[in-house]
Amino acid sequence: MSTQTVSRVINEHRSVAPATRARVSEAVEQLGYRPNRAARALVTRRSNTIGLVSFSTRYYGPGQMLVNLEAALRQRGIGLTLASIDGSSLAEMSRALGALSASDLDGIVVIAPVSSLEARAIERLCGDTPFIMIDALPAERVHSVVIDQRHGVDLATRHLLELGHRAFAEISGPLEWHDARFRQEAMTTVLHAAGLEPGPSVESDWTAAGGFAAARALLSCGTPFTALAVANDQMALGAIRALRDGGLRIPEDVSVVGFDDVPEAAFFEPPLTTVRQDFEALGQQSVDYLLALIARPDTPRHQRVLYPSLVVRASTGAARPR
Amino acid sequence: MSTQTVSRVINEHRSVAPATRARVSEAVEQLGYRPNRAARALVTRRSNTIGLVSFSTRYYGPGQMLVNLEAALRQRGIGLTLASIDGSSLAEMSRALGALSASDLDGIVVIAPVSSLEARAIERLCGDTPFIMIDALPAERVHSVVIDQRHGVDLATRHLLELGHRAFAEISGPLEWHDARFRQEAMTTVLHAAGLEPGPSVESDWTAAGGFAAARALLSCGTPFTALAVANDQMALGAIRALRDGGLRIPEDVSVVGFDDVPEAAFFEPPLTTVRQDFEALGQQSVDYLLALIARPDTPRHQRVLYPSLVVRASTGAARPR
DNA sequence: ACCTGTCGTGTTAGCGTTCACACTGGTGGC
DNA sequence: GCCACCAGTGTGAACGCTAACACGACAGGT
Repeated sequence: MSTQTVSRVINEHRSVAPATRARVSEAVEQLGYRPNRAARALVTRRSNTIGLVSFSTRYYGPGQMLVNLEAALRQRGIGLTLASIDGSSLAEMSRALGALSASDLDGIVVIAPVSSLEARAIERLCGDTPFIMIDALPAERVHSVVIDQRHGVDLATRHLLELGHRAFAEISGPLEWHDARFRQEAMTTVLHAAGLEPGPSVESDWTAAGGFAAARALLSCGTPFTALAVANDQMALGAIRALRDGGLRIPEDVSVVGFDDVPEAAFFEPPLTTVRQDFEALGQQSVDYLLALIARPDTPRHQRVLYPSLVVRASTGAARPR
Repeated sequence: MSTQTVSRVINEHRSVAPATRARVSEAVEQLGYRPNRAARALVTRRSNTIGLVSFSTRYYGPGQMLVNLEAALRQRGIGLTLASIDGSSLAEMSRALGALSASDLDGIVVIAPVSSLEARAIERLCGDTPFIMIDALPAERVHSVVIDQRHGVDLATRHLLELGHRAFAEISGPLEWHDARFRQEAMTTVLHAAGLEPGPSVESDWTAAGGFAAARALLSCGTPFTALAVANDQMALGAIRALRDGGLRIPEDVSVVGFDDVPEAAFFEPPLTTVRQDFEALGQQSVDYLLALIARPDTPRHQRVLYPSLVVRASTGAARPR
């Protein structure tokens, strides 16, 4: 019984006599034998593992991307090694990709919500390891899977317009994130199309505390508004708190719409109207794409786009007639 | 210039002439040479990577553990490969550990908040790879790092007692999780010590929706209460919503205390009094412990215990005199 | 009876790295 | 002037596995 026979049994090669297969399996079982992955990777040049460079997993969106990507990979028996990065600097990205690309991965996924990370540079860092980006700029011509932020903002803004709102305000995420920038730009576009000016906008930091501060800033700047679009649900929570502290009722005085649909959004006070992103589908699509790319590295670059949907709850209502 | 010399330069071995070192470094730079990790792991039997078996990363606690563990590892230049599991079954755990233990990791961290996962079985599955458990049962005699749930509940319950509350109710997490069970048992203990009976208790599922349903169940069961302890912040959010829908004011009619201190808790309506767990410290301590264990595998088994603290906000107040 | 094909198994080599050792030339002590 | 020592470098082997080929046995077609 040579090692080769054992190898064949383990890899489910066809030409092995059933009797031999059984004997080997039993021995494997009994000895608790585990194939050495490093040795296998060394010779096959395949590790059955992909790498993920992730950013700000503390936030809801990136965190969900991580979790759902892992789930999708697990379904297919593929391992995941993680390298998260701290700031948005290219140096950090370079460090993370360095750590990953040294470890013979079959592919790499980069979660890149920040515009300072140029796709071109990342591509170079990945060498010839197949890689895709999640949440990249649509303009970047790389393999990527994204959720169409504009469409989400379209839905939300139209919803507010239909309710009769004409005076808008906005709390955006850090504009260094293109998610944040898109949400902002998209709203401006829709409002212009409706013949309206976008109202005051304050940049914040995705957190409830940030949203609270931003809403206070909006109140104190004096420009009145009846509709407030907030770039994520946590900030919306903080904003609602600040508006109410300022004596405003939601939605009677101000309608608020969030973004993400965190599981708690339905239980906010009032329940939050928000834009739902399907992170599970994002994870699935990303793995699909990456595996296809690994199988055929010459796949032409394209972008898979997913569309968010609007969830209407109680934080938005008809604009008061003036 | 043999491969051995290159190897020495890369591993910063001492006996290499400065001139040679420079030449090699330059060549490495210019050729974009990357050492093959599999080959290195094969011969050194060290991968500089640890494995994490994680559970329910969708929830706040486990998710934070993952993120903070990764951060602590990153500081030390250690890689992380992830294998999360779906249910709480030992079969799933076995699959995950199988996937990990095949990949020559230096150590394994198991996040194990569920009692059906016996430490003994897990230990067997890890073979001789050093491993620690996070959030294990204190009774289990394994290498582990935990947060003392009882202490947190102690703080919260005492706080409510000091405010004059005598009629308690509770919404627990799934009792299969020992976190949930501890929080429940600890409260009972404290209340008994104060000469009180624990009031009605409803088991829920960690989500805001679950907390909402549980609070409705509490209201409809008819037993009055003025203090409600909820086993995490999300459920507390749902519960508050249900209590208010039932015409109760927080904290005038019912004081509510949560657990976790999610970043949003300060912006709930009303801001939530809750028990803060320091997940960052947990991550650091876990890595510390695991590295110590890898360095000296004969370290006697023990448990590192971290203590939570109470954050008092506006959801708790003095009990109304009857 | 021969060739041809297929199945089941063993043999050999090599993946890219490091370890243990061998070698060289110089430096210092006596 | 000899030996011991050390820094700096090279040489072979080995880590555990799989790809490629080789081999024997036995089947079916001619």
